[in-house]
Amino acid sequence: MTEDPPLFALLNEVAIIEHLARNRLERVLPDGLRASHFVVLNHLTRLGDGRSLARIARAVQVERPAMTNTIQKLEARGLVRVGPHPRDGRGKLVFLTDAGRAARAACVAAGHAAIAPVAEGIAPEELLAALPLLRRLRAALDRARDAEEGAADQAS
Amino acid sequence: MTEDPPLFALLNEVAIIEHLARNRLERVLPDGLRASHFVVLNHLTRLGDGRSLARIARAVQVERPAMTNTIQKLEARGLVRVGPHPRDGRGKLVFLTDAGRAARAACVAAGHAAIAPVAEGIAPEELLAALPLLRRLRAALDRARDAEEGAADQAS
DNA sequence: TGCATGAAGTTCGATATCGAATTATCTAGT
DNA sequence: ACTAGATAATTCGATATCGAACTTCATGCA
Repeated sequence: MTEDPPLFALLNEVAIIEHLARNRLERVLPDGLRASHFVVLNHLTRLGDGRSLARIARAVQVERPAMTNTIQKLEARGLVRVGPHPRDGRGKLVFLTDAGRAARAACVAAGHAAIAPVAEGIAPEELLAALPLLRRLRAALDRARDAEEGAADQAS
Repeated sequence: MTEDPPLFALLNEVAIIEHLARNRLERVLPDGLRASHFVVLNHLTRLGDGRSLARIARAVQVERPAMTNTIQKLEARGLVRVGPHPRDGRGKLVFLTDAGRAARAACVAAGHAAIAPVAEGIAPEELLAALPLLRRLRAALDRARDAEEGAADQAS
């Protein structure tokens, strides 16, 4: 019954929406792919592949060990190819395979089919209208995190 | 470079905000409490205790085994007390202890102190303006889930 | 009354994530 | 050229979550 401050109320909705949407997405992803796998395929497709693990990890907001695991799973499925960094002996670069691009497209289609009907009664203009605020909030959280540790990478 | 549909773009921001906010919250919670623990304490404080595990689980969107685990951890810390259901021999009811209420208050204070400064440049009115849309989206996702399996509980 | 169906809570196995520590390599400063 | 500090990727241990299966108890119906 206590009234939450607006920021808490918004973050509460955000947390629930994220959970419901992720569960819904994962149930329709092909071949047991996880949302975290899809996020990486999507990132590489949209912003370009040939990136290092650490760079991808920063962009999609997971720790490096998680990205090591994710990339190994994607490589085992033949969705990405991993090669050495030409200039940095420590690094590895991740490239999409044709199968990876196809899988990403299949994920997008399946995800859209699963989630779009849910938002039937919500006009795209309303969603677009809410976007700038969310982007600002995300950017603010991002800056706050960077202020406490290393630098960031342009996400999405 | 591909333009996402508005719903996808919004869910993308939501996912990132949720992740950043949860990490940020967990780093300031007292005594190694997890966000999932705080969520339960918060739920019982706001909507009343004496609820069953299954009811809490539905409300906060986790599966029942996860709630069993969470409640056992909270009970071990002395933050909740678990008693038998008076009318249903299968059920258990969860009650907050004084320590649990105090811990919830401490979590709220710590969380607010950690997150509020981040949203410095964002007016509360803007957050309030975005809330109705998010609530509708959450409700739509909730209904879609319920349509596929059991019933729900009023969340938040 | 007796039985079938379903729900509550738990246990089990598998997986993902995190934080800390390790190894190899790069970069800067002397 | 050499050393000190930082960074890339990985390994390791711990924890949380999920889905499936199991046990116990309720409820509805014959």
